[in-house]
Amino acid sequence: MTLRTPAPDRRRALIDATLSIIAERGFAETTVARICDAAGVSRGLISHYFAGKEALLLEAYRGLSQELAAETAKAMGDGDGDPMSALRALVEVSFRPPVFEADKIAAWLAFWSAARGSAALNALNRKLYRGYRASVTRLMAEAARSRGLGLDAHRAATALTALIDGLWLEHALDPEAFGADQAEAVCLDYLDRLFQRETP
Amino acid sequence: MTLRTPAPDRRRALIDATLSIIAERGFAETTVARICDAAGVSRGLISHYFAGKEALLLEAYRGLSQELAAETAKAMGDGDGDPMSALRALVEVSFRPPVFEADKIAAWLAFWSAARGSAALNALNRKLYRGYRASVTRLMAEAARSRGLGLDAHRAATALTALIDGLWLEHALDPEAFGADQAEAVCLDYLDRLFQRETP
DNA sequence: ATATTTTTGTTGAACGTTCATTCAAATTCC
DNA sequence: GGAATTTGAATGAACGTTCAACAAAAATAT
Repeated sequence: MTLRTPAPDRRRALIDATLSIIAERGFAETTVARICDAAGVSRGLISHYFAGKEALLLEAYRGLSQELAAETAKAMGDGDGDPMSALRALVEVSFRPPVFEADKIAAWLAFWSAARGSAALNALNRKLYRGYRASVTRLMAEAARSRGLGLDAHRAATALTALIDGLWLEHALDPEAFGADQAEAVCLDYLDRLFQRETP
Repeated sequence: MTLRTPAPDRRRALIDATLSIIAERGFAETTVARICDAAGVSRGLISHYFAGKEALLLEAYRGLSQELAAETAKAMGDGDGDPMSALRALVEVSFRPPVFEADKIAAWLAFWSAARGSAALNALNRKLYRGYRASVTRLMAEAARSRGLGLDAHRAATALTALIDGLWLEHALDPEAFGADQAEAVCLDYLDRLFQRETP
């Protein structure tokens, strides 16, 4: 019956602080000192919980992508089982909180760029995207079949994922260019065009 | 009639070397020492031609975007004046050399990420993208009008530019996921869907 | 033409700063 | 008491910038 103040989870605090700093100041200014200050922890502690700074960054990326995966799975499971509804849910999750928040999109952008320099980040990123694209491809194929449409599902999945990432990217670089609602409308419009009757 | 060996253009050499290093090693590993070595020049010279490292990076980004603008303008001018042809030409330029080369796409990705941390890069980036999107919007509106189609030109332009950037991004992170030809096909397919008869 | 000064271009070592990592010591918890 | 956790100062490497000195070229003078 141990009733004590729970031990502070320094590991989680360091990961959260890392994501905050990356979002606020970018990768270049994400230093060990700043992370530890934000986590309320001494500088040396980072080496006690992680092999080094790069290992912490990798864990942070893993955490960010796991949250996206969880939110996506939840939204797609809430639907009525129709693959077209699942695709719409995917788009809506992508442009609404808690996934679509300025800090998180900024972190994604930072990780994308860093993934080109770190073999570990790159490998993780490829694995995540291939899984993501494969499940979107499956939904596209099912949605087309249930409507009796011919459709290049792989091409359509490539388009939708690129469209989402491109809108994230451009919104991160200039939030005043268009809003989250417009980005969502762009994607839903694309889905509508995909699943219209093709030859009337 | 001065016939002399032309003075080596150190300025241009430094800019070119900067783009090379950024493409090869990413922003984080783009150091003054590496740039100067690649340019075959001493470390001190950078301060003689530029206010500092950041000014050189800004010039490099300007150079990269000017090349893209020039290639785009050329390809779109080669057409028959039909706005739909111009849009197709824009897509083709975007996914073929000399614009679509591994090094250059990698540099774009690095600059996108860096633009969030540098006010000067960010301002330049916004200016470029707004001009780019505005001209695509104009083409979309003209193409729709000449076909008697109703079309949200602004939305369609947002979609096409995001689609191109998203495909660039995902190709940079995993070149094996899809090829340049498939990326081009994705965009052309989108244009076809936009300009099909809407209500038969 | 040749010599001398002035300007321009270039070097590389030195400097001060910032960074990630390390580790012996201090603290907290069971 | 002993094991796990946390500290913070020390360390050395890497970075961008600076600047006195050197070299080459151009301009001017002889």
